[in-house]
Amino acid sequence: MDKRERIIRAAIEVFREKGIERSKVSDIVSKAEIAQGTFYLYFPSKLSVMPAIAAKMVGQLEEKVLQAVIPDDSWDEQLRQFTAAVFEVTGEYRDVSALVYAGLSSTEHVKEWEQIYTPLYGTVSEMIGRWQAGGHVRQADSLRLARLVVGLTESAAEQVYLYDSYDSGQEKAQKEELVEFLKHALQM
Amino acid sequence: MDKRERIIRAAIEVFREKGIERSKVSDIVSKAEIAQGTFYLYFPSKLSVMPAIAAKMVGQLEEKVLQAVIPDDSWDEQLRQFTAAVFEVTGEYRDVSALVYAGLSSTEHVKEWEQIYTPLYGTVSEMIGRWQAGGHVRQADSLRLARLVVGLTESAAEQVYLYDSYDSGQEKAQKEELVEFLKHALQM
Amino acid sequence: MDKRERIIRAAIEVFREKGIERSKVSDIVSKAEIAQGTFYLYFPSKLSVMPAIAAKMVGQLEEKVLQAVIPDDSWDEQLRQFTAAVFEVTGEYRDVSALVYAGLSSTEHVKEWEQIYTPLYGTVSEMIGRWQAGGHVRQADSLRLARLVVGLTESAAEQVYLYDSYDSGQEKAQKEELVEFLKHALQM
Amino acid sequence: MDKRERIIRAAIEVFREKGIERSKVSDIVSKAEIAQGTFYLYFPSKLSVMPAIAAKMVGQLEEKVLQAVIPDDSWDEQLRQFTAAVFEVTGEYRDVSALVYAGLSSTEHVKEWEQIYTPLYGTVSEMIGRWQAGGHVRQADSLRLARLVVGLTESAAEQVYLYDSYDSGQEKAQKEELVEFLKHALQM
DNA sequence: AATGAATGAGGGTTCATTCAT
DNA sequence: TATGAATGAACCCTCATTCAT
Repeated sequence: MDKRERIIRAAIEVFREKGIERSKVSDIVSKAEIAQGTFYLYFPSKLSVMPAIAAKMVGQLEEKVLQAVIPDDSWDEQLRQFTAAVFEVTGEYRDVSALVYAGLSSTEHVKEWEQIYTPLYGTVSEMIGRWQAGGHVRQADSLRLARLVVGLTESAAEQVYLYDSYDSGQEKAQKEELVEFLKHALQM
Repeated sequence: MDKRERIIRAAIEVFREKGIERSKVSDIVSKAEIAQGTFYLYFPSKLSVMPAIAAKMVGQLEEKVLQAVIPDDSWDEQLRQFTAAVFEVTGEYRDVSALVYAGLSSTEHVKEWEQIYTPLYGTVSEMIGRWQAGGHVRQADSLRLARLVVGLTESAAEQVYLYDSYDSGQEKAQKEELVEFLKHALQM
Repeated sequence: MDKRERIIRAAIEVFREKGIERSKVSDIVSKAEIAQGTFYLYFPSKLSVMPAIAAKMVGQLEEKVLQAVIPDDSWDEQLRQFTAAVFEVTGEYRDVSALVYAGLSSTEHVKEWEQIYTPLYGTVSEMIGRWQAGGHVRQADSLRLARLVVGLTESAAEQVYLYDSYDSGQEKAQKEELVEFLKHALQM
Repeated sequence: MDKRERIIRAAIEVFREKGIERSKVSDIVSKAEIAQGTFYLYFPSKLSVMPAIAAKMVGQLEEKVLQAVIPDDSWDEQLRQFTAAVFEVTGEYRDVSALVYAGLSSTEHVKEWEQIYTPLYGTVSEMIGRWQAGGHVRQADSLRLARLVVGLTESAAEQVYLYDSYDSGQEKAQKEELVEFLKHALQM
């Protein structure tokens, strides 16, 4: 496999295991099975892997959403599919995302964050556009709605995965509540 | 003033100025005007200030919400007051919150996060309960709604403050959109 | 009990448990059940307890020797009594003595070492003098002999207690060998 | 030269100059002309140089003894050669040895001590074996005798070098006394 | 491109000592 | 005499980065 990719995957694993401050480049390279110096052929510094990780995360989220949401299904079914997809990917990356964000913010890469999210917002915005065209969703700037929907759903997912006290029953209920919340928030 | 409090305040300022990784304990203590060693009489390590900061942030958020929301006003006015309060505090702490969250997650303090947020959720939950009692908000578990409302609002606020490209017009529009979104999401 | 004495005893215990570098004044005071500052009412610095410990050790050794050696017994019996006494006290302090010596040497207190040992050498020297008078021990400077005898015996004792591989059979054999060695070394 | 060796030599010099507690790793590396971090590529901690120093010391002692003692000379001449060798090396390392020993004992390396001394005991034991074969030394376990002889001689040497009050006349007398002591102790 | 030994600045933490009570 | 909170200098060790091979 391509070494750059190996580094990113290893970095994700290591950040997940140890958090950012405790993660060493040496951990990453040994997990990636490359030499210490090789890291610097692909990334100029430790923190510069962050944007790459973030992009990977959001990219995967977008991909998942595109796969999961079936345009021919009913719009509230699509809502369900969408939230399920976000929950799944957020669950997978739950512990890394804050680290990555913090990593970005501590290195003046913050502005890249918006740029990284832009395609996802676009995708969701289009989805909402279709629902509006179908007469299910009220007229409003679909990009603004997309941002609110994504933020809300991610936040709900994080809450579920953050707190130990959740059980799968809770998770299901929380998801249902979210779908209901979204349906009301969006519908005409 | 109580030394512990001095440390927390200084830490917030320093983290805000430099980010976590670049903040030295020596910066914190000099801003707090105490000796290097004194820090360790109150906190066992640099990162262990994090939960204290988080608690302070959320505490302030709750306080602001309680001040801002006037129960006798109309419910959508209250919604507006609520979002404005969250935007204000989030704006104030925008750059620290992700750091703090990341700091918490990297130090096995994650579980404290829920505990820190619990009182705020309680407050918002009661607020929603009043709205339900007034017949404005649909019947649903008010604690669940509170979590969604808080998550959504914080996320919206972060988005506004995160992206450089916002101007005050944008900010106003985004807030309006959020209130509208919330109104639909909650009403009967 | 007198606080100075409490400090010395606590210091011995702590040095024994942790070695000098890892022993903190705070360990000593908490073991002595006095306050941090009280230590400095009795000793000007951490290392200045060293000479006191050394004096205590050697004093105990001398006392033990005086108790154990019965002048009316046969001279080789006395030799046996003497070595047994040294083995006993050395065993008790085995791990501290080197520490104490090193502690002394790192603080320009080395010269006190000789002074601390002087009374013991005197005692042993007198003992040897009696044996010489009794015609059992060859004529030679009894102080020189005393030094050699004490050094040899302590060294033998340390070897026995230092090495894990010793068993009580070995210990007995080693003692016997030592007595034999001494008998030959001293006798006419 | 090999870096590990450079570190050991530098450490000896520094410990000698300052004692263990006052010796900084930074002193050692600057004397060794390597970088601070390089130290830790060869030794896991400051104290872990101790066993290496001890081994070097004892190794040199053994080498010196082998050089000095000429098997064809008379056995009491050999005794004299042996003690002279021990005095010389002990004199050279006089101020380090206690430090090293204390350093060893404070770091759970004590067991290495026996192992470090083993080859020297072997060498001396063989030497004594030859004397026994030549009919000069009484029959007794030669390894036990070796330990006693080494311990006695080192102790005598330390006493000579420890006490400021010695002059070269004293030293000579002390050595003579020791040889006499040993001759009696060993002979048939 | 790949290596990994070497670098050295940097900072978290410790702990002997002080001093106001 | 006794206390123990406060001090701050000191230092070990880490680890991102470099560079000769």
